[in-house]
Amino acid sequence: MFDMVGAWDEGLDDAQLSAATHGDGPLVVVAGAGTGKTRALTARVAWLLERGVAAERILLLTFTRRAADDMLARATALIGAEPGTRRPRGGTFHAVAHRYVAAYAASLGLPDSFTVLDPGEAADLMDLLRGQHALVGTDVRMPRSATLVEAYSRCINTQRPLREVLAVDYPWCEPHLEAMADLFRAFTARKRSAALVDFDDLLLYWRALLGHAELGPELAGLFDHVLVDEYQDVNSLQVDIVRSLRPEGRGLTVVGDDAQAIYGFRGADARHLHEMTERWADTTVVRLEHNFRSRQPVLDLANAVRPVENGQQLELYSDRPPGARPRLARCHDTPAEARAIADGVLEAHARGVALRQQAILVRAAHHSDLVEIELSVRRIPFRKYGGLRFLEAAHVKDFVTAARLLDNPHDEIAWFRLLRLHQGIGPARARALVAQLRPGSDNVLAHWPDAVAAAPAATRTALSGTFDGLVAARTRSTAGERAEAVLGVLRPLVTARYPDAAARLEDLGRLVDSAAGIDDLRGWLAELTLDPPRSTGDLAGPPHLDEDYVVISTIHSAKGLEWSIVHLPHVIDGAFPSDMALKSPAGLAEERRLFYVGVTRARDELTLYAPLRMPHHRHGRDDRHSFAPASRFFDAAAMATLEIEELTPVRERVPAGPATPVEVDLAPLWR
DNA sequence: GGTAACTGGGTTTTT
DNA sequence: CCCAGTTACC
Repeated sequence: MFDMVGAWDEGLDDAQLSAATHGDGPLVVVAGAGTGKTRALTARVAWLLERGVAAERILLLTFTRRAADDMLARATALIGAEPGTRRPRGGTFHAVAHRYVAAYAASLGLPDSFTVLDPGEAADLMDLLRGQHALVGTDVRMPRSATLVEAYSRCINTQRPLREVLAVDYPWCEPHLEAMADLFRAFTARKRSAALVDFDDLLLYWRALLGHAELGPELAGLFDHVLVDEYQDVNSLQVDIVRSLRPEGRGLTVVGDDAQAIYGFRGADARHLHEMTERWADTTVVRLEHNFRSRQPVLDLANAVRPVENGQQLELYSDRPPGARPRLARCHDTPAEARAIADGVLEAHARGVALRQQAILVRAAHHSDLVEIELSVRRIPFRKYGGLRFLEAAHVKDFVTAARLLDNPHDEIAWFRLLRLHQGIGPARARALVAQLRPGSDNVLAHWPDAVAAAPAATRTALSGTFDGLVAARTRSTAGERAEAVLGVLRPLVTARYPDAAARLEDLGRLVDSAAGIDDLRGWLAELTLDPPRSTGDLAGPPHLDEDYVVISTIHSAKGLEWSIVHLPHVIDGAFPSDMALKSPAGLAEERRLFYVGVTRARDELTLYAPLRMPHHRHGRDDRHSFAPASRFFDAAAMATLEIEELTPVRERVPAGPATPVEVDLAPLWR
């Protein structure tokens, strides 16, 4: 038994307690926003450990690795296990899948040196292959490579045939059905031959391992308990995996809230949460409705906009002292909105609310553009999460690409990218050079001299430098040294390629620093791909305690988090809800759930902003927006929970012009 | 034939 | 700000 450090059940309410101490039968915890779901789950892990379940026989699947680490740390702290002792297993579906795929690579027919392809690289591969599949040309609208990857991924994640996916989600692509099917076949074949594994493959391979007659039961038998967080956001592939892990439902706990299902675009379906009770008749459902986070006026709005269509009725209530009603600020235009937000942040800061207790949550990353400018002008520090991520920056991709080649020289995409980085090498010559290297053959690097000889004279010095650098990098023993050597290869290329090379090299320097002390470069790269830094600041290590900054985040990335004060800009039809999503009732429903997630992040104060004009949308595209506060979110009952505030524009007063003309004379300069 | 430099049009959300 | 399409140079 363990020493009890603090009672794991301290402060739990009855519902949380019954979830934590539930026996072995299938358990569904329907947890409204802010109802202490993480606490309940953590307490359950602690309870299981206390009952003598071995730590390593518990598997915790969460949405982000951060959530898993957080929960594992809290659970082990609760039961007082010493650090370094056996810990529960856990991580995201993809990260855990990666572990199994790496462990059983040989059984899956993969070389140990396989590399994990991020969606951007998958798109590059699609581009490389599409030429052979009648998917190029300018006469009719062709799907972009990112769209191709999306459609492919949707087929995998929903396990629906391409024909159906195109009909429902990409009707304008239907004429290309045959070509796309061909392309997708070639895509999977090429991934196989080049030892490339994309995100979807990780899940497919894990499922295949679990489905194997002998290995499957053995893998499932490693665990007594499987706990899955955010179950409303799993797709059918993940459901298959969970069912293989717990075929009888014994020892299965899932936690979720169908009103917070916001990943439909990724193949997730909240119906999986409801189907638990249908699949296993002995499923226990525990509902958490007591909100520990927000004040009641915020919850009044949340309850008013909570979607009810699927029947999980749930009414959030709070014991906290009541506070101000959420405000709906109607602003003149988007610059006025940005000023109002900055005003609000400073005003709250003056009242003693730290910047880190304040967040600006947006539907789409670019919705905060003007706010970011306004904050910068007023010297209010901020950090942005979600949206364009660090790993998508061109120079970071260049680095990761080059580093991968050390382990997997058969990665054509990587060669293609690295070669094009050289002055004088474009797509055509890069393709020719890749052909010279013959990826897939025994010793790829041995073909390099031939390739260099075949390249234009002006490029040979640089190419040789890259070649020698890579060969030298391969001889380094530690991951840190290897990363350093890769940076050495890239430095001249990045310097020549990007006008702002200094800043980019600084980024890469930080990346290389974070690789110091790692012993496995390949694993580090895979982890970087699966769980990339969420903001550029993340690489600098844990922030200093005295560092204070406002958080700007997409609502998607803000899931599970909370702040004292939350600002929601652009709450107008067309922006939020996004006009991209309004084509279908399902799309609008998801926008509504997203709004619900945004609203319920606020502990104390919430302000929604409705700019009445969008001057920064160019020439006449304004008509896409109705400029009304998001009417589709607010019915009369919801409006009644709001304090409406009109922010009238303040016109700057300037004195009238003088009677005598004001002149500008440049003539002296030219004398 | 192939690359670089420029121009104009478009932009959801993420493991 | 990124991509595609165009044009001017090697």
